[in-house]
Amino acid sequence: MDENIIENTDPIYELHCIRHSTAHIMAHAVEQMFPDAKFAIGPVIKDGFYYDMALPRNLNDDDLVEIEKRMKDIVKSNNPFRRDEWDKDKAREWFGEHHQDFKLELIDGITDEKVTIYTEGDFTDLCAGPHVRYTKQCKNFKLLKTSGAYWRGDEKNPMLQRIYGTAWKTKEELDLHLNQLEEAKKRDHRKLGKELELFFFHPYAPGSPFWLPKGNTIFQILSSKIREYNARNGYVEVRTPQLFKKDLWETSGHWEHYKDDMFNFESEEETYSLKPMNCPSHMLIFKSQLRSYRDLPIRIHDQGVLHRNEDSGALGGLTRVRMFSQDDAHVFATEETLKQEINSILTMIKRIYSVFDMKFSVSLSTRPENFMGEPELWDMAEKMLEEVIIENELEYKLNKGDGAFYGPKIDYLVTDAIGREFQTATTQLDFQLPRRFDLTYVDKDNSFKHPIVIHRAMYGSLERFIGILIEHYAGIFPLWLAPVQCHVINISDRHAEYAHKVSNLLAERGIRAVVDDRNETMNYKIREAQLKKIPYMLIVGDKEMEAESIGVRNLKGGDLGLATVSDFIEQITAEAKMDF
RNA sequence: GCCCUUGUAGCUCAGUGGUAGAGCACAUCCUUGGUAAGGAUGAGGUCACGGGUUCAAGUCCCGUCGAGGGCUCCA
Repeated sequence: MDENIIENTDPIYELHCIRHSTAHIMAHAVEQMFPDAKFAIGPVIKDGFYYDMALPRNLNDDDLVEIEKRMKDIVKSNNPFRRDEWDKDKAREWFGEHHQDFKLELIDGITDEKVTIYTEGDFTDLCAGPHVRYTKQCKNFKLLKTSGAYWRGDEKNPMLQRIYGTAWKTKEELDLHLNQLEEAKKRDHRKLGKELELFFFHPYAPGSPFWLPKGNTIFQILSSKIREYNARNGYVEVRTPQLFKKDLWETSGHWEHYKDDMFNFESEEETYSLKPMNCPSHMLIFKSQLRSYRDLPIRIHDQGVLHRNEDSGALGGLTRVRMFSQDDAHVFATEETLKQEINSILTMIKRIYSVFDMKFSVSLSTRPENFMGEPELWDMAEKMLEEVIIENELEYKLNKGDGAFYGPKIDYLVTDAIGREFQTATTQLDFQLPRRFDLTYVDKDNSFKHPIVIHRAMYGSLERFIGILIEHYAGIFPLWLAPVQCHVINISDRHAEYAHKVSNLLAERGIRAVVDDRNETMNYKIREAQLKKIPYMLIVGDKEMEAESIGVRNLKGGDLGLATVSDFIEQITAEAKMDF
């Protein structure tokens, strides 16, 4: 029996086995509770595992407790995992008898003659393996949550129930992981957004953030920094309409692909839509003049407000909203300048993410099923993007079939505190829209040619980017981005006037300072400034008033001692300087 | 949109069918302070909304809306 078990002591492999085996143990426990359970798939994922299954009723949190209890009993009984190879016919017969419909489908999808079967105690499952030797090796686990999941990920299929769990080799690793999850919750941008008074949502406008003064300050700083950076790199900025007739979206192809995801309404017997993106506007801008090859590349930047009618269930904090702005731009290039432009965009993206000290990963998405245009063009575009990535020595993941309907794209993904990946920047090639809009420029030989369009964004959605930044910095923003840079704290009433004088001097030099002259103790005001993550606290009392100075306290560094106001202004101005 | 969870004061939360609570925040007064919470008093709630069950509903049931976790989607 035991000789069928594969031995391997590679730690990554071992952890994989532990997680996968724990998924089996979980299914085993579920089967004890629901003998009619039909099991689908139970793979290993980052930090753990899940198992999808059809059950006679929906699970609740109490069920998870019960399942966990039963799992512990199974672990304790220390059953061995036995590996068998069955002929497919035997497997079909067995799983058929046990009414495991999903397993039967899976067996049909397996090309080998034989299938592998793992048995632990009285629970038998179709499984490629491998597994641990005994259930006791799976004692460090925790079930985390239940959710719905479509069979084979297709929303037309019935919805199954999924249980997620985490599993580790040692109790220490498990506790560390659970602790990290707790820590990550503390830096959740929704929690910090409320605590730091950055933004909020109201039920009257689901998915659309209200930017409070402090959050708006961050928004405006990011917006102006990217605006300046774009300008230095040859971009011009425009403002474009919010509402368009349906005809525009039909021309662009968005109506066909996305009409259900747009906000549409009737007015004077015409259908209008709130713009879900800027590109069609920019096509019209290009078309508004006769263009020469000498004008290209033309780089148009636009931070307009966009609306997308996202599914209610998809909304979440700032990372998935219905109203947002992008640092959007479209570059109209010739074939000769195209590669240079993509390269320059990549350089800009690298610069920006280095400023935020954020790592990004790159994915290349290729032709989807519902693509428009000629396959040859797609091939050429995909090759060019790949070349640029390789020339920039970036690792990338190939996402076959994940491109936009008009062209292939490079997406840039950053990882948040909990390890969830979010798309931010993007570079998308487009040979289609210029044709659909019949955009042309006059080339050297006096012929009309279609430009090639690059859609690109660096932050992506400002909303999402700020959400990610909040978590990245745990609310402690770098000085240049901190919505309030200084709290001027007077010790008693007689120092209030001087506190305002200091604050005014700072404000004159563009430093974002606020006087906290409430009738509270200095300690109280310091505590509150610390909790609000204000970078500098400037204490003013008798001592400071006499010397025309301030007592400087740093959020992270504590009491820094006395400084003259002018010295401090000089120092903080230098410290708060940032340009991409 | 689908599955699950959830909605009590501005915030964080307690309240398991029988007269709505705490801490913080807020207001007034006292206090005038030296690097993370000074004190007293007070105001503040149609328990998200709409139905239903019950002698009686914040509490149980149904629906709507919002939020959270997933699934699907993400131009």
